[in-house]
Amino acid sequence: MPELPEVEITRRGIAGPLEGAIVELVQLGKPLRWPLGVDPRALVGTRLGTIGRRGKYLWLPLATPQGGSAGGLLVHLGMSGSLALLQTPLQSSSPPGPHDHFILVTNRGSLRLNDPRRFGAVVWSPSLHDDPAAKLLRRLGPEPFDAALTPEVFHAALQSRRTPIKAVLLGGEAVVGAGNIYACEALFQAGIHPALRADRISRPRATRLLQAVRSTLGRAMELGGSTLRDFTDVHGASGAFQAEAAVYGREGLPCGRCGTPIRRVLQAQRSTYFCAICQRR
DNA sequence: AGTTAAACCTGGTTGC
DNA sequence: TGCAACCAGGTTTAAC
Repeated sequence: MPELPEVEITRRGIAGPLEGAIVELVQLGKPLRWPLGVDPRALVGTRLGTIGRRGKYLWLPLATPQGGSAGGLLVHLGMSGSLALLQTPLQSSSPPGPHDHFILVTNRGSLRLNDPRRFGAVVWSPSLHDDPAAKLLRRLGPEPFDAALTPEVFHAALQSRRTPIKAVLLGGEAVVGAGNIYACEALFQAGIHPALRADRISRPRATRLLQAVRSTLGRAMELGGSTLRDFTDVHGASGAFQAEAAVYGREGLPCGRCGTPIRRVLQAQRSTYFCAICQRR
């Protein structure tokens, strides 16, 4: 999926068109990871508020016609999900595809979640601070661009973990947002070996890694994210970051910095790509 | 408690 | 060409 850059690009794509839109119909396809948790008919007539993001989750708040809270929808794109925004009238829009599993029809266009693997989810919650949303967001660490996430705070979070730094980045407790692609890329940029225990990372190297996470995620957003197979923005456009990746998906190809072939190893059942020369323990 | 495996799914690619 | 094996952006849950 979609890691943080792809989710943020999706948020930006739907925010303008859909904020203030009124829900006219909710259609469900095959089951996603978790049930919606509300009768879809109960959402008809509600109005979308300011669309937010927390980690790799989107939050679509809903208001009653009277302006009171109607809860909201917590959306996750899983491994293969993407949202499409169709601003054509419902009658003339293309019929839902076999992988369109959640469709939100509004007076300003339709939002479709296309997710072949169905690891994604759309869950109604009374608020972000109540279950089920609170439970799902509980373990998330700081946002990568939060000013409160200082190098000191980040280093302290690494100090309490003995697992490989790659796994810590994927875990999202020290900082959210980096998935398999961007964790590999950030570690390369910081010159850190992915198998290095997190608690063995010095303060200067932690500072460098935090900077690398931020610049990698930022650059990915500039390029429209990464499109390996499924991901596109809400208009169907592919991302371009994957062409700029230094290590991800480049097993056997020469490192752009030293020429040594990039290696692929498995860590916690996930492929890790790295340069054994440029990335040190 | 802290880490690691299994599970959830479909589909594209690779290799015999 | 057919078919099996393997691989894929994530995260929860169960099991050592």
